[in-house]
Amino acid sequence: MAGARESVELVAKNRPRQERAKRTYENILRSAAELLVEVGVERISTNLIAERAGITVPALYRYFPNKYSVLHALGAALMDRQNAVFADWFDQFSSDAVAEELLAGVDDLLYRTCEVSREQPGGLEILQTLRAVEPLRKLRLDSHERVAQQFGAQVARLLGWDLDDSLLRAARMSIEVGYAVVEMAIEGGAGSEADVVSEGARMIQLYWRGILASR
Amino acid sequence: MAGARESVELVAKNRPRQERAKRTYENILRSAAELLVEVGVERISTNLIAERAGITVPALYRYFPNKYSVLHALGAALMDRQNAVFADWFDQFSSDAVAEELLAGVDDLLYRTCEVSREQPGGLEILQTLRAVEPLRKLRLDSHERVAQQFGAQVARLLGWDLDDSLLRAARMSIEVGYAVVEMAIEGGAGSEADVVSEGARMIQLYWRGILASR
DNA sequence: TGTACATCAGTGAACGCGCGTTCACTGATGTAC
DNA sequence: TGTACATCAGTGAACGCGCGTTCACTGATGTAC
Repeated sequence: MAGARESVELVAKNRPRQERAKRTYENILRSAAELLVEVGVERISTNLIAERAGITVPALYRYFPNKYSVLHALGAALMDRQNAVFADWFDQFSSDAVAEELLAGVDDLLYRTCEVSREQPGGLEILQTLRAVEPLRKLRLDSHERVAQQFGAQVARLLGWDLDDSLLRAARMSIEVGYAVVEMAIEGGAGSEADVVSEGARMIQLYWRGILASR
Repeated sequence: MAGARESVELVAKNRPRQERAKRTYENILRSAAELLVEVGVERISTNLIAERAGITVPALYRYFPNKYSVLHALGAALMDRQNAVFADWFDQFSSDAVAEELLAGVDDLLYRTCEVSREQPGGLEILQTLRAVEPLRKLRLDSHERVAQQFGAQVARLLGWDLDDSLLRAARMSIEVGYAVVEMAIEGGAGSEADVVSEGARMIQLYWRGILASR
């Protein structure tokens, strides 16, 4: 029952204005990401983050009202970067592209998304924190929802389809499975990154071929 | 870097022997599951669990060396229940079943797995905790690995295929995506449970039809 | 170009609280006789 | 069937520590003149 928690303030407080402050702000985020890897969500604390960032705790509180807000900022930045990869990828197709061209590019899309998530220190840990920590769930779900709707609309326009419920469901499922495959690939438990990405891409391709065949 | 953490003892200590003790033990697990929902991984503590279970903290320490061990027991029980659903599902097919029969049952499999995970209080939170908390990751990955290998072997036997790398990869991907779809369905952010399950099942079916076509 | 000063950034010290963990202990259970 | 007693189960009290958060403050920055 999510409602049993009191709601948590997630937005940052003061924005950093001076140069020094911007460095401090970035320092806080970088330290938090490192600590997410080293000690985990269950042990990360404002005290640890401030110490790692080389500032005192009240300095952290100047920018963030609590530790969830730090994690939220970290998650939002990663979601933005992932979504930018998706937008760039889609934009490469010309307006007369056919479905098979897009399908051939799925592998590339998943790979690039892996890359951008791996480049962010603690990328995997951030993604899993967004799943596991209640006040942050909304961030990931809303982000995926937005990308899925945009994706559905783009497919409809490109291929001249109706933007109906079944297309929206397919778009949402593809986005969600795509990002799940990316996490799986980075986590590494199910085989090498390249293997997981190519097998995941194949699954998504076959899914859309099935949809194409039934139209 | 996971290696930066000291390793954590996860196995239970004393097994409960008397009747009263068994009740206490189950009480601890139930309380932990409830608290995982109410306060989350980042705030759950042995103090809270003991209080909720109506015992003092040292009584908890009689059975579990630390809070990770409680979460581990919770996770192991859920993995076992999920895997039992899978085994039961597969066993229903006679030894002369054809691929299409299995594919037609995927929807049912995912739905039953959802059910068993939803029945467990805090089921979703347990699954996401297994992803996000480093010392527990191995439990989930090993469990999925075992199911995938068993699944690959069963498919090979049933359909008379070679149990080669490509079959093993396909089996692993199916298991991993299957469980990811189940989490997605229970989480509810991507549509109704029935929608997500049926769309996820369709994806897995189309994936295997693709594999069948290429053999 | 120099500097006064308003605003921004960060500090030091303190608070009460809940955390994990351990100890020597009392009380409950169940079984051997 | 009754009970002595070994073993199992749970308690009460205590510990030092790190947690989140706030306060009144000093110091740094940058710009208006």
